[in-house]
Amino acid sequence: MPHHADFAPHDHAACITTALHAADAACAARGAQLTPVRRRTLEILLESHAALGAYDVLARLATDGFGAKPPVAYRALNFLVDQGFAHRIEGLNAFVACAHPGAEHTPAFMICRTCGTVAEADSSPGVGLRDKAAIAGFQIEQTVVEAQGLCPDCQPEATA
Amino acid sequence: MPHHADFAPHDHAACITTALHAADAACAARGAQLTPVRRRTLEILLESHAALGAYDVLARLATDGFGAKPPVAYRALNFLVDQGFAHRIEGLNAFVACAHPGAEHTPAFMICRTCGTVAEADSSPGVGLRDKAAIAGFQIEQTVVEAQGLCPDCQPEATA
DNA sequence: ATATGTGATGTTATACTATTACAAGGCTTT
DNA sequence: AAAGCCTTGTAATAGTATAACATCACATAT
Repeated sequence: MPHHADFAPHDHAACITTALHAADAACAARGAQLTPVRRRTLEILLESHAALGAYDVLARLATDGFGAKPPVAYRALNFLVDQGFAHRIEGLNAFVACAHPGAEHTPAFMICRTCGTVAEADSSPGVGLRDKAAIAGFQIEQTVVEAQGLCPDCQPEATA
Repeated sequence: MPHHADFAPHDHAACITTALHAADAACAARGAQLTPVRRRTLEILLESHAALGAYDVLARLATDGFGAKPPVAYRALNFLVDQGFAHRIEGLNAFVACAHPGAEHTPAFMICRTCGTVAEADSSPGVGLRDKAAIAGFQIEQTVVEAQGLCPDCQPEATA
């Protein structure tokens, strides 16, 4: 059984189709176009709970008959990020499918340094930071929160 | 008057010499070597409150007579990060001098998207994330917290 | 039905970021 | 003097990302 965004086993096929339908619906509602490249790119991300680099995605797209040059992947990925169907993981220069599509959220990520699995948590913005920003007069527009560490599966192996 | 890590004016020359002395002391205490390239690299970072890319740093080092190939800059920068004298800003692929050298801390950054100035705040780890990690059994080793937005100086200009 | 505008796709070329591998020098320890 | 360690330097290459331009499909207006 594959593993879930919260490091728990789950029905992965169902989780993929659910996410794709959510994306279809959201695009229809917004007048955005979930074209074949874009839809396939989202599928590719959904098939893995690890973050994928743009060039990994590109290789798979090329196999499927889509364009094989970097902008093809970057454009599709940026579209998905803009629409909230995927997130960019800064610490890895990579992308993951969003685990809570549709919902307005400020995600936080837990990234396993061994297996590369990425889990998404809704993050209430750090208390310290919000206060400091207010004091400094800094206007926050977006925050990136990424934790690196060991997922439950990899902790035993790491101690060995 | 230049601006401070907290977006307030300050005596920048003093702030540089203080940081350099702190680094000297810390290295002496640990048996680490703050060699000329490394020291100059720290100075370069300290001269700017904006994050600098490795190649920006490299260009200045080359001007000063040091090596001009990428590893020269990356090695010095990684040394400074390892020693806690600088931080890497993931969202910019860039580096800033640490504003609280010596102190053990988990930094959070406020990054102005207009002027590039980076301010460092001590971040108590996000409440949401710490809880989620505990529930998921994820063992956090390191966290990255970076807020993008507008600093006080740039807010008026942005509305114009 | 034709012309025009818009958005998506694809390619070329290039820019930017980062690392591996190897050579050489300084310093300390034996 | 020899061996070991750390630091610097260079060469070569790998990995990530974007700008600029051509084309096509589709919708709308004339």
